[in-house]
This record gives sequence, structure tokens and C-alpha cells, in this order.
Amino acid sequence: MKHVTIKDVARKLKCSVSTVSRAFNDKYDIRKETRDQILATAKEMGYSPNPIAKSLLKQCSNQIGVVVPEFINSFFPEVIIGIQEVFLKKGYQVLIMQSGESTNTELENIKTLEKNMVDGMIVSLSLETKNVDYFKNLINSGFPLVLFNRVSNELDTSKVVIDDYKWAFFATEHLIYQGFRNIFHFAGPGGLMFTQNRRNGFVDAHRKHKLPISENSIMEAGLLMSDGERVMEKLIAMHNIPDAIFAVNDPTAIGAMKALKKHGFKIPDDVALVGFTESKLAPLIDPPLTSVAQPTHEIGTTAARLLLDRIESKGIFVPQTVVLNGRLNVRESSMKLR
Amino acid sequence: MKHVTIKDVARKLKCSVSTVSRAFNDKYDIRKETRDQILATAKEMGYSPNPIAKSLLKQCSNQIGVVVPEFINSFFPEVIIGIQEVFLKKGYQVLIMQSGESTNTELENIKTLEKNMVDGMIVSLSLETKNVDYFKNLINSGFPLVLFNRVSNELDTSKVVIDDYKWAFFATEHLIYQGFRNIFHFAGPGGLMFTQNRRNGFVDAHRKHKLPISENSIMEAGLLMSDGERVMEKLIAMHNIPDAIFAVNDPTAIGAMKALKKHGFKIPDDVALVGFTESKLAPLIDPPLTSVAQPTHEIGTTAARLLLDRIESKGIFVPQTVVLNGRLNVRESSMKLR
DNA sequence: TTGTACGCGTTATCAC
DNA sequence: GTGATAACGCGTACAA
Repeated sequence: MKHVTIKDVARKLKCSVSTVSRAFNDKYDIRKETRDQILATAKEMGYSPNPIAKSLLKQCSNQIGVVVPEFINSFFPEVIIGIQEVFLKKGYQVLIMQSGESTNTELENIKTLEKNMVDGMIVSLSLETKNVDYFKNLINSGFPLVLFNRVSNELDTSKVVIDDYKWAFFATEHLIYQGFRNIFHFAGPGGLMFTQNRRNGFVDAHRKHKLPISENSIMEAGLLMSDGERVMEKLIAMHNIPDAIFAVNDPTAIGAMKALKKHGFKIPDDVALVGFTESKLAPLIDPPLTSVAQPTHEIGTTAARLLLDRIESKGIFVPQTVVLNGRLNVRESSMKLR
Repeated sequence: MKHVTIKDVARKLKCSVSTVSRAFNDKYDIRKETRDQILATAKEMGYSPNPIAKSLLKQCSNQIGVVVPEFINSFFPEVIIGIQEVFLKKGYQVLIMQSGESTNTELENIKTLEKNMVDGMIVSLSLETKNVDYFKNLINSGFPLVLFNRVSNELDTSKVVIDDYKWAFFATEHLIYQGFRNIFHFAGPGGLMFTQNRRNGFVDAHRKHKLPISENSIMEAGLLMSDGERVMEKLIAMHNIPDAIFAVNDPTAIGAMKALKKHGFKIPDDVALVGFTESKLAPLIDPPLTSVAQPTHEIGTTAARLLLDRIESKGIFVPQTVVLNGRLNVRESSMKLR
């Protein structure tokens, strides 16, 4: 029933707890025979050191925490797999928590992990999060933290991102090269860095090609499929149909696609579509969706290595921002026929 | 830098640690004024009780652990959201771990959570897991455990499942009603309960309708898209094309679809398709895929409530298996066009 | 080489 | 109503 503790082992072997402890923590001031015997009986009794007690003592836990906004889309899960890959090899356990895009839950998650004495955290901020004071304190107090994807430039810590501006620029330019002129952007919620960057990329691509860009062509949508659907329905109702749409992410693009198909519009003949942060659906949907793919797995491994370096560097550590490369996967949804 | 502890607060207020402790654990043997003052300065100092120490003392943590094989497909994430919903409300934190379909990692995960003194676990077994001895011991020692989806009938504990047999039966029968006669089944890996159940449903639907069923029409595929693709390619190479396929899950169905489309087969005209455990892709793919939808969110909340009941019931507790209802969502991929 | 004793941050049980 | 102290399970400096 109860967990077998170091005392039980010591009692059984008629030795002291410290001897047992020593047997488990390969220090060389112990005789091999005693060590082997202790390890053997310990195993037999089903004993293993209690990490909780160890954490309390050593103020660290060989655990790292990961907090993500959601894992309905495949993006975050794929990143997490990358993270795990690195840490499991190093003997760390990875605790995952989900904020559900809520600042409050996010904060609770962070505190829980902190109190569990995780040795570091990898976080992608929730949509709601405006106030990053808690993170600031964490960083200032010397806690190892790495951000990815949803980052804040108020926080001076290591980050892993892709160049949203650049790839939004490329994606838009691709539409321009295809000959589309009346291009709309379905933007993400205001305030988020990547929303702004993708929007700026969209604008500057037009600027480079000296194409006018009307105020109304940038619509604040959201990040969900329902957002894309809603905004598209509105445009259809207003008979304001663009040639092409660059959406802030795949779900909104797919939402728009859904609404367009429902009303009999052909894609890409009537309206072309480009998404972002390629989802598993992109190549499978009809028509296949052009999208900017992020190197999810690599984002995970990179973030993990940055955190590991930070944890293991007992001395000074300079936060660094790693910008990984994306890729524009061109598919049928954005190809001008003929 | 360092965490502020109960001692710091006590020292600052020139009172004893027990008084501070009392202030936090609403016992009535404390004066309101002292209590308020303590709470105020504690807040000011940024103190909150350290759950690690509390766990060590109380042998429980107000945390529950969740172990799933993967969360690339939306199924497990959606279940987890349901689980969180119940537990967050009750003041529990939910720690999530991913076994990656590996027995070893699964075991490590379980042990980590156990050593973190989680008050209970919700687990869906990995594909590889044959030996469930560790779980048996866990259950026998009185540890609260609930299984879902990937369960084992060797384990005497609460479970949440859907009736795989029944819904596989319905799905197959649907194909039969549509007029298909040469129906294949892409089965999952042997050994898994749901693999067997879905296979039996497939067989018995044929039996009920007195349809012959050849040995070769059941192909062991796997659970991945690549598995479906591979098996379908093989069939195509052998010029052995069925009228319809009932696949063990959506990814294999979609893999088959991919291969079929690549070789110019029309769906459902040439080959009809039905999946299982409806994924987000199913309604979006071309053609939309018929599939058995599982009530993911409800699976999560149900499992959570079962676990909660088990945790809070200090006395005797009878394990119960809850069988939730699925739903066959019929879409274009399985509709016989006259 | 091994044992004793202390401390990690709490709460519970005693005294006072 | 409040303070001292023992425990929770472990690692480790120090003593033996």
C-alpha cells in the first residue's frame, strides 16, 4: 500500500539510511559489496528515491514544464514532441499544461510548475496575455525560461520563432506573382506580435510592387475556423469578393474556404487562398491549401536545447533569439489557372 | 531570487510559523486581526505555501496525471480538455504526459507522476503495452486510476469507452445497405482490444446479412495514414480493388483515399470509404469522409468524474465501465451514387 | 567505510 | 489564541 521508503530499506538491511542513500548516489565512499547488496534488496522491495523529497531538498526536480495555449491544432503537439525528444534523452521528465488561451489558467499553470520546482519552462503565451509582469519577475529571479511562437518583446529571454514578416511577405508576393490584384488579408487578433508581423509583411509586399492597398482589405478575423467563416460570410453578404485572400493561419483560411464553397464560389478560380502555419489538413483539403509551413519539430528541439544550455550554464547566460526558416508550400488553392 | 517561505513571513511578523500556517488553513483557533495581517503581509511578500512540502507531508498533491499515447490527432487533446474542465473547477492541476506509443516511456511517465504524488491518473494505454503488471500493482495498492479508449480487460478499474463492436457493426452495415458487397476492412494492430472489437463488428455485420466474407478482405494495416496508404498501394498493385473499405480509424482511411486518388480511382464511385474516431479532417477532406464520431469531450469529463469520485470516496469503491454513445456521420465518401 | 544529525517547507499535535 | 516541535523522505557535512 504505502510507498517503500529509504528507512524501510535501511531497517531491513540493518544499516543506516545514509548508507542506502549513498548506494543510490554513486559516491565512492562506499564498499562495492554493500552497495550491490543494497541496490539488490532495494529493487526487490520496490524502492526508488522519492523525487518529491529530493526536490524539496535540492530545490530542483529534473523536470521541465511546458505551457501551451492549446493542442487542438497539430502545431503545438508537434513542437512538444520535439521538446520531449531532447529532454527525455537527458533524463528529464516533461510536464505539459494547457492554458486554453486564458491568462488566468496560464498563470496558474506557471505557478503550479514553479511550485513543483521544475528546472525550467518552455512557454507559448496565450492569446489573452497582455500583462507579462509575472514572467518578468520569473526571469529576473534567474529562472530558466524559453518562449516560442507566441513571444513578447517585453521579455528578455531566449526565444524561438520564425520570421513571420518575411514569410507573410513571400506568401503575399506569391499571390501577386500569380496575377491577383485585389488581395485581402484576414488578420489575427490585435496585440499579438505575429499578427502585426504578418500584417506588415502583407502590406509591404504590396508596397514593393507598388500596388495600392485599400483600408478595407485588411479584416481582423481571429484564429479559429469559425472566425474565417464568419468574416467571409460577411464579405459575401456585402458582395465584396476579393481575388485572393492571405489568411493569418490555416484555420481561418479553411473557414473562408468553407463559406466560399457553400456559396458556390470556385477556388482558386473565383478566390485564391493562402494560409499560414501549415496544418495537417492543408494538403488533404479540397483544393489543397497553399500555406507557410513552420518547422514544428525543430522549433521544439531548438527551444529545448536553448533551455538545456541555460539550465546547465551555472554562470552568465546571454538570451538569444533563434529565427528558424519556414517554407511556402504552394498548392492548388492559390494557383491561377492558365 | 529565492522563494519566500513561511519562515520569512513569520520572522517579519515576529510570530511563529504555526500561526502563519494557521492563517492560511482556515482553522478557527486564530484571531481575525492576526489572520488578516498575516495574509496581507504574506501577499505583499509574495508568499504562497509550497505545494512540494505540503505533498511530502500529506502524501498527496491536488494534482492529477494524464498519460496519453500521442496528441497529434485531435482525439486525445479533445479528451484532455474535457478532463481539465472538471478538475480545474475542483482546484486540481492537471499534468499531462505523452508516451509516444512506447511502453517504456509510458512506464516512466507513470512513475514520474506517481512520485510527484498525483492523487490519481487517467491513462490511455500505448499501442505497445502488453504487460500491464505495473498497473495491476498500482490498482491493488489502492491508487485511483481510470482508463479510457485504450483499455485492458486485465485491469479491474473504472473505464470509459465507446462500444467499438457496435459502431463498427453499424458502419459496416451502412456500407451493406448502400449496396456494396465486396467490402474490405483495414484493421489495427493485433492485440488491442478496440482492434478486435471493430474487426468483430465488421465480421458480424456480414454474418447478419448472410454475406460471405473472404479471408483476404481483412488486412492488418496499422493506425497511421502511411499504413492505410501502404496497404492500399499493395491492393492496387495486385489489382485487388474492393467496392468499399471500412478502416479502423480516420488516418488509415485517409491514407487509403490518398493512394486511390493518386491512381485515378473515384471515391465513392469506384471505392467507398468509412473511417472511425472522426477527426477534424473528415468533414473537410475531398470527398468528405464518413466516420464514427466519438464524444471526445464527454469521454474526458466522464473519466474525470469517475476519478474524482474514486479519489473522494475514502471507503469502498466499485470500478465501473461507462460505455458512451458514438455516432455514424454519413458523408459523401460512402454514398452509392445510383 | 559507515552512522548521526540537520535541514528542505509544510502541517498537526501538543503545551502554554 | 499562540508557540514549540515532530514528522514527511531524502542528501550530506560531520563525526566515528
